[in-house]
This record gives sequence, C-alpha cells and structure tokens, in this order.
Amino acid sequence: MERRVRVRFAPSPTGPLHMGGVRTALFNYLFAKKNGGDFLLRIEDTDQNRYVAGAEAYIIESLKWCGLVPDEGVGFGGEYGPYRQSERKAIYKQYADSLIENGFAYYAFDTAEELDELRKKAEADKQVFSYDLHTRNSLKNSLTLSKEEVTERLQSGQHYVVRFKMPENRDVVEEDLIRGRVSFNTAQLDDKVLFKSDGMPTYHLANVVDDHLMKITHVIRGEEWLSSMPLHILLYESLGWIDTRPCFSHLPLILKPEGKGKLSKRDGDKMGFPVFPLLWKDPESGEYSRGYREDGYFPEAFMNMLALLGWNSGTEQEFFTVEELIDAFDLSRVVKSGARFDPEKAKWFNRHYLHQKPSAELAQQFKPELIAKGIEVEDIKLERIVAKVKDRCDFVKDLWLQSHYFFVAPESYDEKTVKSKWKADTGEKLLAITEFLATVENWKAESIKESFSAFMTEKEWGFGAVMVPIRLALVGTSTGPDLFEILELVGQQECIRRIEKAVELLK
RNA sequence: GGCCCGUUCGUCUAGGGGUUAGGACGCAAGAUUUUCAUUCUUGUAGCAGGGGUUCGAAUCCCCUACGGGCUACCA
Repeated sequence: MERRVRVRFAPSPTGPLHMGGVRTALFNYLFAKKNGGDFLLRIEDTDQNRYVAGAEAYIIESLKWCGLVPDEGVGFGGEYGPYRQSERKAIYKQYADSLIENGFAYYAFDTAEELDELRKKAEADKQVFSYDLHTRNSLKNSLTLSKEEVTERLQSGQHYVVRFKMPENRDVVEEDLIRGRVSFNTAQLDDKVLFKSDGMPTYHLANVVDDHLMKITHVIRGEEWLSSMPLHILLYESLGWIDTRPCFSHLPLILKPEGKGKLSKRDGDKMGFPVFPLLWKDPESGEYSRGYREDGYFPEAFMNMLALLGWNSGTEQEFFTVEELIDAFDLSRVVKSGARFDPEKAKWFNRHYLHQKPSAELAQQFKPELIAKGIEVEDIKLERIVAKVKDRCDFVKDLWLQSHYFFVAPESYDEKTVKSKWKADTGEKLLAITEFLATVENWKAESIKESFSAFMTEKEWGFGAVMVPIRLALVGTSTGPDLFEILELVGQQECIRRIEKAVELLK
C-alpha cells in the first residue's frame, strides 16, 4: 500500500530562521508538492531554556514570505495537531514508559552536576566521558539499582531522566535517499536521554513519536542529524514502528563564503549579506540582523538561489519558477558535500529577476520611496524612467541611485569627469546649446536628437566635446542611459536650467 | 580523541570506466553603446595526494591528507 507522502519542517523557536533552515523547508516543500503530498510545520519547543519570544511568529512569517505555505501545522490547522511539541507533552511519557517496560530504556538518577564532574575528570585524562555500555553499569540507574530503590526514588519524586539502552553490538544500516547506505555500530553510540527531568521529551523521542503519529513518510533534514539516525531507527524499532518508519534524507550544510565552518550570522555581519530571510530584532539585546526581504531580495530569487545551493536539475537550466522546481525536484540529485555560500551569486539571481520584472511593477515598488522624498511623478513617466535604468540595478532600492537625476538636479559634478572632459571652451559651447535647446519644438528624444545633430553639423562641433559635459550638467556623472532620453524626461526648461547652472559653477 | 559524512575551475556544479572534463557566478578581453551599465562573444581557471584494479581511472577499491557534522537532561 502506497502511503500518502507527508513531510515536515520542524524548527526550534530558538531564534530567527537561518537560511539553511529555509532551504530545508524549501526541499521539504518541493518534495511534498512533487509527490502530491503534505507539507507540515511542527514547532519543536521542547527546550524551555532556549525558547525565544517571537521566534515562532518569525518562522511562520518567513515561510509565508518565501511562499512555502504549510498544508498543516502551527498557524495552519490540520488533523494531526497540536503541532507544537510543548502542547503534546502528555503524549510522550507513555512512550517513554513503554520503552522502559520493554527493556529498551531505563531510568537514570545521576544529576547533571555528577555527570559534569565525570566529564571534567575524563577530560583531564584526555578522555571523553560517555554514558554508554561501558559506564552505565557503574552509574545510578535502574539497571544498577535494586527494584525497590528505583521505586522508592521514583515515588519520593526524585528527578530522573529516561535513557535509551543502546544495544551493545549491532550494525545499524540505513539507506539515506541522498547519501545511500550509511552504517553505524551501536557499540560507538551512547545512551541518549529520551525524557528529561522536567517532564519534557528530548528531540529524539519527540521527533520519532510525532513523525509516527503525524504519519510522516519522509524525513528531510540537515546533515547535523545524520549521526542520530541510528538512534532514531532503533527507536522506531523498539516502539514497534519499524515497518512504517519514514525514509531519511540528510541535506548537506551551507558553509561560510570563506574560512572554516558552517555559515553563521557573523559571516553576514562581516561580509555584508543577510543570513536570515527577514529582518530580526533580538528581544534580549535589541540587536538587529538584516533579512533578505528587507535587503530587497525577491522571494522567488531567494528561493531559486537556495534551490541551486546543493541541488541541480541535471540540466543547464539555472532559473526556475517554483512550479518548475517542483517539477524538476528529485532528492537523488541533491549534492552530498557542503556548499559554500556565495553572496555574489545570490545578487546575480536577484538581478536577473529584477530585469525580468515589468517596469510598471517595479515602478509601483519604487513609488513609496519617491513619495517619502516628496517627489511626485505620473505613473507613465515613472514607468519609462524605470525601464531606462532597471538594467543597471540589482535591487529595487538601487533604482533611486540610478534615476535620482530624473527627479532632482545634481548638486555636484564628478570631479574626474570634469577634469578630463570640461575644456576651456565648453561653457561657451554649452550656452550656445541652451539657446538652441530653447528653440526645439517637439521635445521628444528622437526629434531632439535629429535637430541637435543638424545644429552640431552647422556649428561644425564634434559630438564628443559636448555630449559628456551636457550629461555632466544633467546627471552629475558620466553615466546613465541615452542622453536624448534623459533630455526628454528631464524636460526642456529644467535641462536648460541645469546646463546654465553647470556652466556657471564649472567655468 | 572517537564515530559518521564528504572532496571536480576561487565559488556553485555536470560528468559515475574511453569526454578537447561541460555549464553558471566571479574575473579579464573584445563587440555594441559617442558615456556608464545592460547585452553578446571570447578568454581565465579544476578532477586533493599516493597506491592498486583495468588495455584504459575524474569515474571502481584501499590508504593518507584535508574539509564538515555529531560526540548536552540543545535542537
């Protein structure tokens, strides 16, 4: 019987969602949609100490902005709720109990301080303490203590944790959809805590129980979980769920653009790129972290970039709509090795999407900025301006930098250009040109160009000597679109005024 | 330290026994643009090292090196 494909994205609300997390969500989403399945959002808030206010709302808003809208989950409804693990607290204990009953787990009474002590001692001997088959028999747990004492400790309300009793020597072999066969020997693994003394399950227990109860068919998560896969497999087995256990896929990590290690918030701060989808204000420190959205990235560019970081379609196609991604997506084409993030390429994706967007749409996104500056322009004209300059922008926010001179006169002139292009007779020529411009009747780029050419021929002046100076007067630099287009859009009177002003200032 | 995963241009990647090792970003040059940018063309640059296996290895195997992850009552 084919089960309906169900995948989940299960972040912890410990802070803003990292772009690596967004990519994990994206791959889950693509896989679900590709297979006509469900994409769920589960909030894994079993660690009360690390809970950060606002993080959950941030995660939900991020997914929405990215277009990765869950079919079920916190904030999205569904029949398998609640989807917040803290609200499922009552569910987990029975499974921990049943594991103990069946001999797969045991109570452990060692305090955190005692274990810390053991770790320190081991470290001093250049050893590593591990709660495992070698040490469990000399520690305080239901394997070493008498039945009576265990009962007594439990009844007296003493704190305890439940640990998984890792089998002594078994090879756990599992087929990872991305990595292929991965094997572990249980002798190397420790007795992980499944249930904490505060009554909450750890990730391992909660994750397995919830994935089972929520009928998850495929677990697609980051590589940092690969090492705990054998524990999870064994848990499914011990709980009697081995036949319906999900398939596993472990995604490669996103690494720093340069240097060692995985991508972190600091890299973004240092090199000037966002690491998070949305702007985030740390509730504790009040510190801000930039976001892709606020930095001006289009969500479709962000998704496209993320999809190609660690996955490819096997073709040479680089630009994908979400629909195309869904169609092309295949877990077996996910790359196994970690990928260094390249902020330049992220920008390149955005540039591409910006160039593709209709000027009218970009104009509407640009408009609020102009209004804030007290500038009013008709839509038609703004659209024409945007059409002229959008090719030189990466982001909507670059539009102003590239088009400000259409709205306000330059306040200074690029020194280098002045030095090399502004000759002794330039002012004189430009004044003659303003007189000519005043006589132009049809103020359209084409006809201005036509009559201007005639004027220049009559004067026997070279174009080169005046084109750049005129541009300098109108724009302030030697850059920009076709000069006659600028002339038209700036307007006849304003052009004349700007040239006269430049002549006066630069003579 | 132990365990697990990985390693093709600077970066993202294709290629999985016979390829001139392909594409993209970046960078450089040229063309177009009387500017600048866009665009187009071209160029630049790579199979971590060593052993096998094989007629033949980037590709399969082993070792080493390097990189990454895990090694919490965190996820």
